[in-house]
Amino acid sequence: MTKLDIPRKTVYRLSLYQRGLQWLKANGTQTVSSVALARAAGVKPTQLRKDLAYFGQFGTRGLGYSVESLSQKLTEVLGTARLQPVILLGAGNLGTALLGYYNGFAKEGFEIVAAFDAVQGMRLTSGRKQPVLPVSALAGYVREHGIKMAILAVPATAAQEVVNIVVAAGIQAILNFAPLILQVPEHVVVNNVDLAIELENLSYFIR
Amino acid sequence: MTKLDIPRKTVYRLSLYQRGLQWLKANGTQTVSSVALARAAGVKPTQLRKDLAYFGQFGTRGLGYSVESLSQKLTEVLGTARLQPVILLGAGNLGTALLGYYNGFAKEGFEIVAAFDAVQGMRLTSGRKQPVLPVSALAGYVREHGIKMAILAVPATAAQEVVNIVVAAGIQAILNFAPLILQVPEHVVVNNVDLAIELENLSYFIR
DNA sequence: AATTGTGAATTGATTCACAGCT
DNA sequence: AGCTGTGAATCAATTCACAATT
Repeated sequence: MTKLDIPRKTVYRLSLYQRGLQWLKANGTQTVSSVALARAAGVKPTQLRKDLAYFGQFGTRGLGYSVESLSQKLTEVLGTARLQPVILLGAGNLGTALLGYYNGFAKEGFEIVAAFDAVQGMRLTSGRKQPVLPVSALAGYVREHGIKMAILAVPATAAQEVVNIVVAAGIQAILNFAPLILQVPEHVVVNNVDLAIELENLSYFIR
Repeated sequence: MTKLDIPRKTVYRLSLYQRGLQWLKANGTQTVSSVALARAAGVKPTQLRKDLAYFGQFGTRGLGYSVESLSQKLTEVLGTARLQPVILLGAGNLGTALLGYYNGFAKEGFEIVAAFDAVQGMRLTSGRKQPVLPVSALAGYVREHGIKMAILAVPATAAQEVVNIVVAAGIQAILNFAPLILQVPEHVVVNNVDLAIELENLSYFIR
């Protein structure tokens, strides 16, 4: 079974399970059933079991799952065992906000190590630990530090251009906040977070 | 065909098509084919046509779709014809950021009319047009102004409690940024935006 | 000639039902 | 007795293939 045979939705739910497990661990719970953990993740128990089955057998029949060892296994599968350096592209309104937000994420396995912006030394310079560098330094930085992940928070008009630069420099995954569909090569993964569309989508459901 | 027979994913893509159409309209383009519009939305042309087929026939064979009239139709279907008042729950780090971000959204059909926080008069008071009200005023405000949509940006520990209040007061749709699965009645729609999980998910795909 | 609209075929995801362990 | 693991069945979404229309 290769990584590509595993449904993206399954991988996504793994993170939900992981969160449930963290919560249980903090509570001192040792063991959890698929029913209980599935409820915390908002899915059906059979789905949770099927999801885990892609990666192996982690439970004990009649008993459930060990919170500690399942969460360890998920960490391994998800690749969050080591702290992952991430760069922030765009230090405007949204970018600044995200920086503040993600600064609390070291415990989740990610650290924003630098920000880049067309305008150097933006708002966020003061009181932040990350430097705000010019776009001209982007390709070099990514290559030199072997950065694999980027958060994209530039205006839609600049997005594709910036993406081309980081992709050429070796970026493998992009969390995209810009409201457009990015064109990237096969081997680059993009997750889109589109706040305007989420709101618009909700408005369909209110009568 | 009732609203519930239409796949959520289809509704979601409608917003992507709408965005493509806006872009074409701004460019002065009159007509667009399913191939071209689908590319802008990052989907296959047949999917776009199937999606539209849920709502009717809007194209002209041999020619394509009228940019103007299709976008008008989507506005109608999505329910974004009128400006929709939205409340922001939580005026902390992320909440403040979202407020700044969504302030640019009046053109998209949404307006944040008030923010609520446990701590009154938070950071964002100065320079913002929206009042920051205490949670005690929440239920009354929602009922009085007939608010239907809320953006939830409070800590996970407070989230369910706040949701219970707004749901009881009549809220119908929630854009949830808090990292947990909310328990809500059938008739309330929740869209989750989980930034930590999006990053974690990406880390699975980098080798 | 070009392009939509759509039934049929396919692919993918979820849920069921129960065998297999502890 | 309780709960996982999983093949089979079901349900849902996507894509194909082509007839219909301008």
